[in-house]
Amino acid sequence: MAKKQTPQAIRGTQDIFGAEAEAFAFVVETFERIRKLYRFRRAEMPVFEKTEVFARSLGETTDVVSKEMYSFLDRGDESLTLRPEFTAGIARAYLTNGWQQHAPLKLATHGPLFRYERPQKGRYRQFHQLDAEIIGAGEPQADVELLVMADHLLKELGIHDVTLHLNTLGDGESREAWRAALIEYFRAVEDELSEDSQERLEKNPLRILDSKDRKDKPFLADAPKIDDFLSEEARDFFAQVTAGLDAADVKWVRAEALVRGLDYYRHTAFEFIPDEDSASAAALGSQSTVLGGGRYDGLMETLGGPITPAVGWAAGIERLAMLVGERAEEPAADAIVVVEDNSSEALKSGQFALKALRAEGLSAEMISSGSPRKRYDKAVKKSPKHIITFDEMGYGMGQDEDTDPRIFDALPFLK
RNA sequence: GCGAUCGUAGCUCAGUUGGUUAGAGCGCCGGUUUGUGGUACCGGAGGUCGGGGAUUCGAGCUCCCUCGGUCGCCCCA
Repeated sequence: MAKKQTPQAIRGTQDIFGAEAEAFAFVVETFERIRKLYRFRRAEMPVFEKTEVFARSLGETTDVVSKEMYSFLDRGDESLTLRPEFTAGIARAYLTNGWQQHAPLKLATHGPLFRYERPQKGRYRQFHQLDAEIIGAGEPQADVELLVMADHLLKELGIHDVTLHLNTLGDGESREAWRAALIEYFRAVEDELSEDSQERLEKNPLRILDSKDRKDKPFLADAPKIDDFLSEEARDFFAQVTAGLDAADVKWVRAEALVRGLDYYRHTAFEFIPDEDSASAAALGSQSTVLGGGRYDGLMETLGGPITPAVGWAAGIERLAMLVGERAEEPAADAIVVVEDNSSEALKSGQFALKALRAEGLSAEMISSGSPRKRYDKAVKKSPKHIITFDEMGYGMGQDEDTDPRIFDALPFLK
């Protein structure tokens, strides 16, 4: 008989535990708290959707759609996909549930996303994001509010060495004109570009701008600038966003080369990136973006909805948790109840004590295994604030003068 | 998808140029000691050395394949 093999976890998934799990929870709890301060409403969406929801809204040629989605046929032969991001599903929910009636609608959610990528530091196949969106608001103040909230969240998490990198992609027309100019510019020197960039030229020319390849660098400086293609309105819109940020005292830097990977973005695009050589930069490895998003005024139309302006962002919970660092697990127990043996009287007293302590709001747990001799040692190792023992007669033995008075409230017979 | 690197007990790791029953510390279990205390000592359980194949008289150590981890590229949160 061959030995039974224990199945392995799926590649790129993680089992989080202990201090790491506490950091994860801290990020989510902080987000929940902040989101209420800004009056974003909570939403829950399905983890999977029809494949077209993502294919249409993200753009067929994007990496996410073309090679990173977990898509499968269900038993009814329908192509479904595990969500690779939140926005498309939220847009679909907005359209199919008549949420237009609530517009402008401020929504917040968080949960798992799935992308078939090669795992590495800060990058997983099942990962988690926080997400905030404002749907049905076309004014720059919506962008500002979202950004201020993002900045606030990071501060509350204790992350101070991350800065907002901001850009505008202009409205649809500006973006198209710029894109065309970029293609023309880079096509002229196509042979001298890196292999990656030659490919990007076809699929996503904007991406060439933030190429790190040496071969591309010489051409970057003189590439067409979005600012030269911005319409009057687009320019004004961006000015209002930056003015709002300044008024709210959110630090930002202009990042002309910053573009977003997904097709639906217009106007504001941004990423919060660790400052160079900072502790956060080191903690994140090569994954630099911790929170990113932008305006996606064109998205609703791609899903057959009415023209609906919207802005949003998402932040990687794992990445934020890395910046937060390990969080101590719950502090030591208020009390540990040791039953000296498993006689019925000792156990009975022990259970009674546990219930009374917890009712008093004191954290407590029992130790009832191991040799009688070692039980106390086990309790000591957990370094609780108090240890209460019960012997085979069911008599409890209490503590010294420093004992928390609540212990005596719960267990008056301890004296 | 491409590249680098790693994979020995629950954890952290040793394992000499391939050679008899694979080791340590910590943890766990038990015993002794101590006795208002996380002491010390003794003992025990636990590894088909990620998986498969090849070379060899003989492989944890060599080669190939595969699966994972880690770190880059790409992309992204």
